[in-house]
Amino acid sequence: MDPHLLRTFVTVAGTRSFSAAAQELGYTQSAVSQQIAALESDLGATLLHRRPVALTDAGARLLEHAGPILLRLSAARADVVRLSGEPAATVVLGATPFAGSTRVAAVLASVQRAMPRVRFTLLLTGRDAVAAGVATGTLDVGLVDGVTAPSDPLPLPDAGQLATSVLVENTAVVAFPAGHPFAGRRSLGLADLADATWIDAPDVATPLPQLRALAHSGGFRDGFCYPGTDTAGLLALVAAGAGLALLPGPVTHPGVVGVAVTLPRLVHRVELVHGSLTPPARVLAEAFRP
Amino acid sequence: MDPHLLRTFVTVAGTRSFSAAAQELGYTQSAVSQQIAALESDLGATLLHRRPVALTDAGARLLEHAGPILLRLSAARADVVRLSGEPAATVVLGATPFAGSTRVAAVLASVQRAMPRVRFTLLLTGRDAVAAGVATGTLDVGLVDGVTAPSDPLPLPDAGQLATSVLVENTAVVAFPAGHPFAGRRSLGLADLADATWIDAPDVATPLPQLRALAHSGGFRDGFCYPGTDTAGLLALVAAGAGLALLPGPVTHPGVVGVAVTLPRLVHRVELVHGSLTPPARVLAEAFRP
DNA sequence: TCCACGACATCAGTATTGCTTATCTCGGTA
DNA sequence: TACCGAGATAAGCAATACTGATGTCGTGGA
Repeated sequence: MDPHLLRTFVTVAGTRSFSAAAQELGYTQSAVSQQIAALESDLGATLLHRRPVALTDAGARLLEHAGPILLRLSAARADVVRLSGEPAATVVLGATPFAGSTRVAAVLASVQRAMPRVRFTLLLTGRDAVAAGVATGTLDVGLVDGVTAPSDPLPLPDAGQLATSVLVENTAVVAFPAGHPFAGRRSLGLADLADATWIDAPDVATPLPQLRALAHSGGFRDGFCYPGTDTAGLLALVAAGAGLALLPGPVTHPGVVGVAVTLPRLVHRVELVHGSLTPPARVLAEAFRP
Repeated sequence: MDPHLLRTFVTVAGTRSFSAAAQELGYTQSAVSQQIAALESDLGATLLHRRPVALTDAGARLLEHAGPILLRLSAARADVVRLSGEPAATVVLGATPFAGSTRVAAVLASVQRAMPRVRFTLLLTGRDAVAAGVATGTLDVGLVDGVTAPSDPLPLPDAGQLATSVLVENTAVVAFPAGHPFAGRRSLGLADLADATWIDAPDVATPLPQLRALAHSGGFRDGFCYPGTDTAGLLALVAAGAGLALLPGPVTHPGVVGVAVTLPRLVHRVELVHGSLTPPARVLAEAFRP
């Protein structure tokens, strides 16, 4: 199971086309066809239905493994390369939107002042992209925020070998439009809201599948998908009544009211995540710790 | 980073010899030398010192990644092959020694009676071997036991995609030789025993590194290494005063007394672990659930 | 119903890769 | 200093994995 074959398999599955995958990867269509055939004969199973291209059960199963494997492979490469490269004069900090708040800016500014020769960059993206970036070395340090049970770590994509430490914990709140029947409450249980409409904003708010897991129940249907990473945009949607969202408190946005979740006990947390640190990246990471 | 190269790298690191690794893998020494050279030039780093062969820092880092990657790779293969293979007429159950207790035998016997055409096998080994076996398809179903905090799952090697479910929880006890000053107590805290001598029996009792993590402290020096998987043998060592061990209660062995651990709160737990199940394996798995 | 077109499969040819055998080089040791 | 063991290097050859051309199948339009 050559990683090359795995990569073209993932691409074909993603584009649902051999030709498109070939173009994307810089191969001929013929090569892609042969690679998939090789994979299938190696595993002794049909991975894709043809015309139209669709995953078989076996293919779907393989796809679940392929992503993490490829991620880890490049994490390994990045990890080794980082060790042997010359000390970088640049540090890239990746953060999820709510994690990249005022304190981040203050810390970055002070560290920048302490090390004027180093070039710092702040990149705001989704949770998974931060974790993957840290694993593959695109990012030196990551800040990820999310909602979980007090004793659990934040769920991150499996890239292995990532050190995490808790930076901030505060209350998790559900964001309601002002005037919503629940908006006046002081606290609430998640299960009461299983029938409500939620905004599916996996990169800013709590992803819906995780929400269901936290509440130990189904429901939580999504009325609106928000793939962006802008917090104000999400809150505007909430204010407009497009749906609810589980967020870090306190919420300060006109027309939006945050109500703390008390059942189950939940916290919003910001975690610092990194692999092996270059010296300037280490300074930055230390600066974040209390 | 071809998995083949990774595999020979792991073998070379393990044997600390190019020639021995070549023999073990069925290559010539020349091939191994070229493979390592290819890996090093690909990553742009020296992975091994030569004469004598030893890991560089970069090599050590790569080695940490290589194991999990190779494991996941074969887990992926096994997972796909299992889906497309014909229904097997054989089920292999792997279990750690304390997990494979009386109830296991009873369940196996009754399932065997229900499906006389199917050939069942019970294999007792270490924790990691059970998890790896289930991931790679050598085992259909695994039973793993161990000690953790009540809210945490048992720590298993990262093979991804393994479903686990809790079967039994009971108290965790420290096994003392009769006459030990602590042997008369009704309960105790782990930290009190950080200075005691422990038996390092990673496949039967709680591994020492995990013990340190549970107690949030150092210490726990090992007086004796017990790599076997026989429970009676371990208890005999405890009775002889070779050291202590953290085990599932209750302990019934002449000369050994078990005292429950109450600080931190710990439980001994047996977990069922499996990948995708063949029909007869599913029946077996269901039979274990309460 | 038939044809044309789009999309994947197959085939032949070739460049590359990755092995083996043979030989060389280096470091430790008597 | 000479030898021996162990890894590096070189040349040759077989297997692999591309490209380009052609074949086959399903679909949509006339």
